[in-house]
Amino acid sequence: MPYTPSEIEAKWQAAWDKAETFKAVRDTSKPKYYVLEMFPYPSGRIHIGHVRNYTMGDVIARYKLSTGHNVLHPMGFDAFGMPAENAAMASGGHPKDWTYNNIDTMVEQMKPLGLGIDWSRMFATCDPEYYGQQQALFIDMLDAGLIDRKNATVNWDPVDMTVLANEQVIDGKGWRSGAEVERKDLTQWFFKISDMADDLLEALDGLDDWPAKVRLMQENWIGKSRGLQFAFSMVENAGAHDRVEVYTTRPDTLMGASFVGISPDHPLAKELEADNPDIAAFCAECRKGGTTAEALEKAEKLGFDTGLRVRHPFDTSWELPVYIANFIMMDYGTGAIFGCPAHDQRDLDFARKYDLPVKSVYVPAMGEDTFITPEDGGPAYVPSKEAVVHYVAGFAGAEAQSGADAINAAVDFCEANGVGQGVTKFRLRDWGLSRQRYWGAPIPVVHCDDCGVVPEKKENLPVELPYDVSFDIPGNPLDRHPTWRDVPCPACGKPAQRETDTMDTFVDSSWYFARFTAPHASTPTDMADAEYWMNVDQYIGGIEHAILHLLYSRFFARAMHKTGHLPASAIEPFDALFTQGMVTHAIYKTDGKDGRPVYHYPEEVDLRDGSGFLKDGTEVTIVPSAKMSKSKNNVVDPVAIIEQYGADTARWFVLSDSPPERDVEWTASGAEAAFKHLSRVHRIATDIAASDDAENDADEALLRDMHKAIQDVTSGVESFGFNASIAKLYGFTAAIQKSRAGTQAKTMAIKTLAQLMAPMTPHLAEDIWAMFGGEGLIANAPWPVADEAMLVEDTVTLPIQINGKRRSEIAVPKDMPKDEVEKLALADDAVVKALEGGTPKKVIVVPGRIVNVVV
RNA sequence: GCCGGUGUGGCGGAAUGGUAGACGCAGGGGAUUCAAAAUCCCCCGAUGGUGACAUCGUGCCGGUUCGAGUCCGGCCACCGGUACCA
Repeated sequence: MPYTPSEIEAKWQAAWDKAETFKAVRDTSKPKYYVLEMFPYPSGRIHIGHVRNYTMGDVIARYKLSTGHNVLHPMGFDAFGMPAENAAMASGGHPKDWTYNNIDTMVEQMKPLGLGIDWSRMFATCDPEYYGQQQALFIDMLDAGLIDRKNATVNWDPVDMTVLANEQVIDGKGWRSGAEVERKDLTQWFFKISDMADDLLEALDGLDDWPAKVRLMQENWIGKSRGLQFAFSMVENAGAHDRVEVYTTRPDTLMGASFVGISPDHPLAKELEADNPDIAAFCAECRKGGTTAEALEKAEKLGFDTGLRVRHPFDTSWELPVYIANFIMMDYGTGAIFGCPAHDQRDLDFARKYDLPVKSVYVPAMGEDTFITPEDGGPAYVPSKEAVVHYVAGFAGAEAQSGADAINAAVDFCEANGVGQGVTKFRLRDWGLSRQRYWGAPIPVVHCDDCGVVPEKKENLPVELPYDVSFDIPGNPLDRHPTWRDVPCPACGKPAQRETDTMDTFVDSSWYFARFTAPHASTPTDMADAEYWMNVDQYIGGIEHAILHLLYSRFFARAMHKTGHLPASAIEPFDALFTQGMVTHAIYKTDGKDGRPVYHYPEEVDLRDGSGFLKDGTEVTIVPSAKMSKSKNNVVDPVAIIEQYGADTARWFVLSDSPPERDVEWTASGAEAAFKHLSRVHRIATDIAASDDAENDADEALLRDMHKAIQDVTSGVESFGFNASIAKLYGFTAAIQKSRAGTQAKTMAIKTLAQLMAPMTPHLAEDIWAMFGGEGLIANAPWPVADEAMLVEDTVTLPIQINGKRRSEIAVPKDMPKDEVEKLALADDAVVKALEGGTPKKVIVVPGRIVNVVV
């Protein structure tokens, strides 16, 4: 009987559906387990990266089911966002139709993968039932004082008269108009996430099952710092300004101050701008270009001497110039700094450009021959804060001290002398959620001339998006939709206007995990369900979400607790986090006539000896391992793989080879190899089923291999070492195939193999299980347990090193005492030869591991 | 720019500070076959040597250690994020 995945897979998927194997129902008699993969954006078709991500989650879900857990493994769609509007602009359709069509297609493509998902819980964030509950949350959060309205800077396209996303700004220009982008202030809604900065930071310590790198990135993002806030008094006032308030994390370098810099958006700059056209021109120049930190930081450092002078706080005769500088951001600190060129490379570059003084505050504690001071043309001296340095221009603390100690001493000194206060600041800014776009959840408020901003009444939710909109003009169609926009004020009934901004799609994805616990509830969550199912025991997703999505979700869980939608135990919603890598594929390109590259699909390229050729013989340039991207024609469609080899092959392949946290390169030969292996397993099972061999002396060895495999595969699955588990399964398969054990032992081995493979290749596993009359579905069968007694080895082979290099080996009983091992090792031929009759300087015996003889 | 990560054969990768290259792919050789497909077995880091074996080898430079792919310091390259891509 050959291996025919198409038949096997349809059969067992029907069996799981019928038995409702993956339907999640509250059941307090079992421990619950909530496993969640970050839900997909409905881009159109599933992508091999989706297959990898959801297969990983499915392995966990199925494994937990077989270890006696009540498993929740849901799926949904993160369905609002720009691509739907872009598609509507490009091809004239409607974002809603485009999105729901894509969802239908993707569900249809996902189902054949045989994922153990409770599909009855599926929703899309663009469902009015979902975003209506999100609007209810918004209103509750507004009532609870968690939301604010204030100005924020956006990218403004002066030709299209529209706000642009950062992605739509290319080299400082609007992606459609090509016009130079300007920065513009708009009144926007904000979640007051910065109020929770300290808690979000402190609580990172408790997230033991999160990757350390993600915790570190969040810590740096929140950016808690202690510094000094103080004022430079101005030599001559500028309008109402008699001082410039600055914040510094390095008050110990105050004696190295060389200039004061203010942001072009600083109130003082704005005042100067009003009556100085040169300053106005400079500030206008600074406001060109996008708003991203990257664009701001990478831009050429520009400064403008305002002519204003301020006094140094320690010496009123010491005057410093005040510059407006484009690299100073208004939203961090006070929007003003003092520059210390000797100890900051950016300030040093600035000082050299504008011919400002450079003065070292500290030098290396030990004289370094190669040290060149910044005064003498060396680079800025920026040692770590922990390093002890020698202060040549210090004013507080010891002469030799670490930066950290010096900062504390400087803050204390300044406070005692009336120069400013020690202040703790955070880099984290409030979360601006307003978007000037159609395809998002409407912000449920109404603007009334008399009452001001009035939240919509909850009974009027959802505030549903109107369908009759068009995208032929740039901008937000809600702005020009009178019947939707013009509504009576919910408070006084007078004519008023709806807010036409919609919510950032990050809002949608910041609580979907909670909604999955009760997807059809008439409130955002159902407390009983939330209490039972939360937290997510294992969350799986891309490292690209390490900061924003995960931080916003942590904030939202806290906000939902404060507004009564989640229990206190769920304020950290993800107990364990795993960040998986991408699936990549080589790009094949040739040079087109206009000099632009032309990209070719993998199917069009013949690979020979590491080079690739088109059908007409043209050689293509191969760019290895690039992120799959539609525009590069290197997207591998999993549907074709499933049709050709079956879902189990696709699942097996995406789990093998690469560790899950790393990117995996898709190769056609890899998929074929996976298929061959699964065919082999099927054939071995068929052969065993047809055999009738008596018990014999090979049985024990096979059973030992079996218990070793149980142990290794289990530990691989538990630690996300799926590739390691698969390597062991290859080994165990080969052991079964080569063994001459009797049918009974082999049956036990193959049934165990099927169980160990079941989380990865569930259809094949069910088939083998049924072949041998296994009870019920393998999906529900209890996970095999390794017998410790069968794992013990009697003798071990120890490598012998001479001076750290492997020269020989000896076999010794497992428990042999160290001194006897040493005696045996010294008697070894290679050791005797190396010693040449002398005695070793040292012998290191690591029991069960290694012997090292130092001669 | 800043923050975080990664770097090991022809390729994907394995290796609690303890035999570098498990397992898989590609390649080479063989068995089976009239022949092929399928399947099975063996070899497979580099250099030198018939061989036993020797030397070198985990991005680069340096350090700690009896012993470093692994730990520390400094570089280089690539990847992710950088608050309106999702």
